[in-house]
Amino acid sequence: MPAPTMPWRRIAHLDMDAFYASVELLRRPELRGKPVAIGGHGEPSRRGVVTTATYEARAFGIRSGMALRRAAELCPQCVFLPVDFDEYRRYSRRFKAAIATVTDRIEDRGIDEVYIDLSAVQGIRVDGGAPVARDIQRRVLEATGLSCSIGLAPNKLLAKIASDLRKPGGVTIVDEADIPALIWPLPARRINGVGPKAELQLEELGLRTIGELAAAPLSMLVARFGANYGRWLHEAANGRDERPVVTASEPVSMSRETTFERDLHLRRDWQALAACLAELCREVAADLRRRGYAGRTIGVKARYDDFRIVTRDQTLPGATDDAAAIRRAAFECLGRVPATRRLRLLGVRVAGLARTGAGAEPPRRGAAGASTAPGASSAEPAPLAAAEQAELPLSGEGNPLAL
DNA sequence: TCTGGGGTCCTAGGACCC
DNA sequence: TCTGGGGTCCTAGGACCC
Repeated sequence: MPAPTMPWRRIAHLDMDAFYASVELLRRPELRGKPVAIGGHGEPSRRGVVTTATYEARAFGIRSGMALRRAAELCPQCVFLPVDFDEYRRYSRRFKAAIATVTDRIEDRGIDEVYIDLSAVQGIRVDGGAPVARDIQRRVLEATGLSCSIGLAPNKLLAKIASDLRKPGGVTIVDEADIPALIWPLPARRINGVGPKAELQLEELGLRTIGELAAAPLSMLVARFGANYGRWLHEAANGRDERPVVTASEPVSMSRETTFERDLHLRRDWQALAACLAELCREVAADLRRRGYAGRTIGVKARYDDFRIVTRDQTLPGATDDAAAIRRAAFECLGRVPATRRLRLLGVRVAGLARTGAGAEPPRRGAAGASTAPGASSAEPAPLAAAEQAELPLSGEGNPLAL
C-alpha cells in the first residue's frame, strides 16, 4: 500500500541573525564591530549564561549557553549586557508583522524565528522562492533594521537546516536532490530534535553525520531508541517530514523560575525560599490574568546544587488564576520536595490551562473559595502552614535573595 | 562557586472506570 | 474468585528547543 503523497510544498524557515545582540546594537551603535555578549545580569561575576553573542564575540569561542564567567575568560575585552526581553519582544512583534504583509501562513517558533508556508505564492514553483525570500528579508530590515537568514525547502525539517547554512543574511534552497550533497555531510546534531543525549548515543553506534544516520538500518535505530524516535530519526535523516505549518496554537502552561545567587537550604533558608516561592506565584498569576488564562495543575520545580531536577505537582478541582490559591498549592508541592541537598533554582508552573475571557470558561469552583483551598486542606503539613505564614511579612518588593 | 528562563512533547506506572 | 482489555487522568521525570 503506497503512502499517500504529500502535495508539493515550499516551506521557509526564517531565523533572525544574532537576535538579542543585534537588537542591543541598534541602541548601542558604538558597540558595533566589537565582541558583545548578552546574558544574565550582564555581569560575568554573577550567575548566568550567554544567550546570544555577536559574530565578533563568537570568533573568541563564545557560544550561547556558556557561563558568563567562562566567556569573560575567553575574551576579557568582551562587552557584557543584561537581557532585556521586553525590548526583544517588541522587535519580535515588528519583524513578524513585516512577514505578515506577505502571507499569513506563519508559524511562531519563539522570539526570533518562524516557519512560513509559501506554497501558494505566485510563481514559486518556477523560481523556487528566492525572490520572495529576498523580499521578506528587505521588509524585515526596513521594519526593524535587523537582518535574518532564510532557508527554503519542501518541509520544515530541511528548511530549518537550510536557514543555518548561510548566516548571516543568507537565502538557501535545499531540495530533495540536494540532500546528499548539502545535508548528509552535516553532523546528526543539526537535525532539530537530536540533542546532546541522542548525539552521544548515535556516536556510540558509530553514526556521526546525517548521511551515516540515513544509511543505518532501521532495525538498529529502533532497537536503540524505541519504535517512535527510532523511526523518526530514520525519516528525518532522509529529509522526510510532513508536519504542517501551524498558524495558531494555545498555550499549555505558564511558569516562572529563578536561580539564586547562592544555593539555599530547604530548611535553614526556609524564609528566603518561602518569600521567593510566594513572589513566583504572584508573577505567574499576573501572567495568567494578563493573557486571560487559568490553570488546574499547579507545580513546583527545584534544581539541586548538583543540577538534578525534581518536580511536584497537584491538580485542583477547578482552574484558577488567583495568586493565593496558586500559592497554597505550590507550598503543598514544595513540602514534598526532599531536603537532600541545597537548591539553586526554584520555579512555579501552572498547566491545564483554559481561557478565562469572554465567558469561555465555566464558573470557577473552589479555586477562588477563600478559606477552603482545594487540595490544601487537611493534607497540608502543619510546619508548612506555619512557614507560609512566616513568609508573609517578607514578601515585599525586589528580590530578597540577591544577597 | 562552570551551567538562565520559558516553553513543548513523550514515556511510564498506577488509579479508576467501563 | 479469577481473568482481560481499553481509555483517561494524574504524577514524575526527561529530552529537547529557542
